[in-house]
Amino acid sequence: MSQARVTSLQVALKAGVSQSAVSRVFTPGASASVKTIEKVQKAATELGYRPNSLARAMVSGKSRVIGLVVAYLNNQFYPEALENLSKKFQERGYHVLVFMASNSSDNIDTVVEGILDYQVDGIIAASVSLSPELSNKCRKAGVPLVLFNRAHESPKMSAVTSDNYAGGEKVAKYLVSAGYEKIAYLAGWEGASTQRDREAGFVDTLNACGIKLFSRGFGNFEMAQSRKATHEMFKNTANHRPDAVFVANDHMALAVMDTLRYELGLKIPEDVAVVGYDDVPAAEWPSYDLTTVRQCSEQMVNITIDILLEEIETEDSQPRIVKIDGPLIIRGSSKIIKENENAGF
Amino acid sequence: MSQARVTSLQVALKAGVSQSAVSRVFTPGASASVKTIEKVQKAATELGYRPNSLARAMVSGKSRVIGLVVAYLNNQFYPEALENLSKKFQERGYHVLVFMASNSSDNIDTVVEGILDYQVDGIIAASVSLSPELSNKCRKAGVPLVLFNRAHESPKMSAVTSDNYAGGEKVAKYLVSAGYEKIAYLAGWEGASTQRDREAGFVDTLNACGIKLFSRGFGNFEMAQSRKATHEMFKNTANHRPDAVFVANDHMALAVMDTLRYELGLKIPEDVAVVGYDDVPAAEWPSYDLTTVRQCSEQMVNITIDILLEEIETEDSQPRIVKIDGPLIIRGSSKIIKENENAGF
DNA sequence: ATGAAAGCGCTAACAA
DNA sequence: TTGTTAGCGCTTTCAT
Repeated sequence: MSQARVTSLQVALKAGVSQSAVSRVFTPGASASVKTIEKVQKAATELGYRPNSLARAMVSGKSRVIGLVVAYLNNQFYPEALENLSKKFQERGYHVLVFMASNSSDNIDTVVEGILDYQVDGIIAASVSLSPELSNKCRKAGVPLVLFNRAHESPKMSAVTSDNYAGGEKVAKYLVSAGYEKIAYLAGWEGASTQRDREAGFVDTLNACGIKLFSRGFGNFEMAQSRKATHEMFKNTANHRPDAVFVANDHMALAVMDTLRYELGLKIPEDVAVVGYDDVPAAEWPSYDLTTVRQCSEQMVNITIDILLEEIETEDSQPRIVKIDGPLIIRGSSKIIKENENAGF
Repeated sequence: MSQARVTSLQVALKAGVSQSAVSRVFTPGASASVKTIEKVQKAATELGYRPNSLARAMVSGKSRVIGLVVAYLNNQFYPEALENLSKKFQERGYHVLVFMASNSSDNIDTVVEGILDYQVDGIIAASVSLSPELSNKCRKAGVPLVLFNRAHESPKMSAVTSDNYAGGEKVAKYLVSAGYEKIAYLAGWEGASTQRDREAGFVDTLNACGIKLFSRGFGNFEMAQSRKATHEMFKNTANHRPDAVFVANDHMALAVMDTLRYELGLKIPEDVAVVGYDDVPAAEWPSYDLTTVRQCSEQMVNITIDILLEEIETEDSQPRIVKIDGPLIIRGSSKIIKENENAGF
């Protein structure tokens, strides 16, 4: 039943006008007389005509499609962001073409080249790191690119993140001032700027407080590895294990909490405090009640969209690097052990 | 720096062949001599040429884009499915254009019409119910449509679900045979076939066992509403409240468990057993350890893709309704109270 | 095997 | 305001 598609020409014939008249009626901001508009719309609805976006994109050079590269969909932070991105682009008349990426950079390069072939108007790279050649290619192709939740050395590319360094600082200050002394860090994938910045802000601040990191584990942003790392980190007796651990993101922190409680028999926060990063929905669930640094997902999304659309619509806009400050949300997975006047410095 | 795009004509000029020769080299299954292929590929890489997917789609009538309508991304079942869908379509040379939908059907109709404009080769509607007019429109446009995780009365449309009725049956049999007697049900959004079928299978089977549903709440597939409903359902003293509750999906069940434990002070499974549906990742997390019916997401995705691609590629394929059986995964949120020989019937 | 030529459905000058 | 015309970049007959 592959019915042939109704074209503007057929509408024109039926309405008794020219094909371009039909086009004008369906082109916002074009001029046509009321009479023409009426005739065309009548014919169009009768025939069930809708303009072909592809043809329109070909000739206008604007596809109104945004390519979105994304990974880590099992981390609740990303579905939420994806949902917001997609909804808000829809409101603005764009649609989102999704490309799943792993973190092997070959893969990503291939994937992004695939995107370019679709003549997307812009690209959002969420939680993936792009090779310099790749971002060059996008620039040469005239396709704006915004990094979401990843920073980049080069200031030639726009990027939106939370202020990860400041976030790490906040956690360190909080834990120190709350009286914790044997403070550990569980790292995420080391290729991620978010991981590096959070750790740097955290460790620098501990040091400034005269505290040395007690121990460091590696969870690679994955739950299974985080469980393993937690076992390793907490294998010693009470005096020789951390009394607090900052985990590079909530997704890992949830696994850490479960491991501590149900595999190691430790109490949170009595035996050990856990702090995460992101404030994903589950952080608030009573089972976890996780102290964490909030990444204001919606705000990050809004700014990302604004930047991208600006770069698409204005001729030579400068790349913008935006870091959004997020508050430390103190919940039940940590508590004040003793007031510590010496927290600031 | 909006560099002009490299076209096949430019490659042709540089390679000293005709434009159609270039096209053939980049068209799988077209014929060209080794010499031509070499010349063209050399020129193409030097120029950085890649075929324009849009132009190709226009003339060939195949865009290699699949439209995916999705809602409920906060329910872990869907990000997982989306990730699999997207990855597997990529492997097959397709890409996924995402459309977020709410459940207001106006919205969905608008959204799907928007998809059609992009000349997608097929549509997957995940967790949304389509109006008959809409599915008609797709058929008339010759765009195959497969429902994912939703069934439909009309057998004119392909649909892939788990066997929700059988799933409800399994839960009922299990709870009865485990010795529960005051058995409640917490419903999801009533417009969803999954909700209706799970409830029907559950209640029919309880009745067949001579047990009347103890009470029924309404959670609308949302956590906040599920919390409220849980309060209402468990407001009475021990003898007058359920000793087991089947929740229409895991997403709600997680909220139910947290509410029971942390707001109502009840123990699971000692005071009340909780059973969910889906087997989302969190169901397995030690904090929940939720007994649930597994929906084999990956299998559902594979079949969905197979069906859709078959409908795309073969002329007149018949719609297929597939129900995938999923096992009951028994975990710690339920236990055997007393052996009950009378479970079967 | 290859080139010439005809469109795919539309927008955007350009005339009128 | 409207119709005519020329493409957008490609695939696909059709000759050669």
